[in-house]
Amino acid sequence: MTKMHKENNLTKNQQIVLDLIEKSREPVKAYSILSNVKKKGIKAPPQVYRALEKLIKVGKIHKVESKNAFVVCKNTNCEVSNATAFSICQACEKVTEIINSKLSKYLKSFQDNTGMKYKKYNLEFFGLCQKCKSK
Amino acid sequence: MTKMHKENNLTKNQQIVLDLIEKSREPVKAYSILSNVKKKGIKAPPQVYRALEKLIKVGKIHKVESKNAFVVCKNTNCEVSNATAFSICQACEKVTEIINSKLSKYLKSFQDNTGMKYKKYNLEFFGLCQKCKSK
DNA sequence: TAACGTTATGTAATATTATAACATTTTGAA
DNA sequence: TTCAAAATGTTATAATATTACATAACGTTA
Repeated sequence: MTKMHKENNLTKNQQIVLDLIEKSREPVKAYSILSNVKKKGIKAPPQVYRALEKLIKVGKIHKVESKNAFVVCKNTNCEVSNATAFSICQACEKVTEIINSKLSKYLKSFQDNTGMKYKKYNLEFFGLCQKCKSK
Repeated sequence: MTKMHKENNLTKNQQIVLDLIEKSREPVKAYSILSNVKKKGIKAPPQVYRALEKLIKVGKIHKVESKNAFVVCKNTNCEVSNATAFSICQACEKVTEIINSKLSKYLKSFQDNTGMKYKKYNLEFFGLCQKCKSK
């Protein structure tokens, strides 16, 4: 009965988890996802974590590492999430994905002195958002 | 009997935890620290986490977010750790702090279109190190 | 130095995040 | 239509981190 669904290649559980993250205006934590999809039949952590893993792999969502939370990818047509940057307010905790081609070009082509070639990066900026700054 | 110790301003527990992280050639996890400092009298997680928190605050160590692990700061005279960059090998998991003034200048002065002013960033690059690349 | 607020400590309990292990089902392609 | 790969369901447990509260040490400064 497991069927591929709406957005190509996603299975039932993956779609349920993605729908929930998409609805949220803030990063969502795994156990918050779990408790919110219980009614949809997802009952245990591994089901959530597996869906998250797949969604990350196909670039539909990102993990905000400093918060152990998940957000949808805001890059149009993001297929592989190998270059992520976030802006995080230290006061209200608002998280926004930074879409900036100069920044991504700079980082994608970054070479350190070890000659290591990077396939992926994750950048998190912290500061005060406009709202919180003016308080 | 709590005494300030060796490196200025560090207390006994903080110094014990720092010593352990410094001895390690790889990022160390909190519970690994805990089990290795039991003989020194540190018995419970909060003692470790408090020391870590303080050491991060004063810039002696950094947390590698994607690994939930801690490393000493390699920046000479790092006093405040508000700008960190790491190179992480996806195969052998080796983590190296990137010290690159061009990169840090670029990121410190980065402005996105929201006008948000950043106080801090953390960047993690992933790829294959020289050793693993040539395997 | 006595008194006081701040910082650090010790300790037990618990909360939160994530994975292991294994049986079963679904899927898509040969 | 069978077969391997992927996804699922389920139980249990591992790993990471914090709360809460009592006590002790520290460093002012009155």
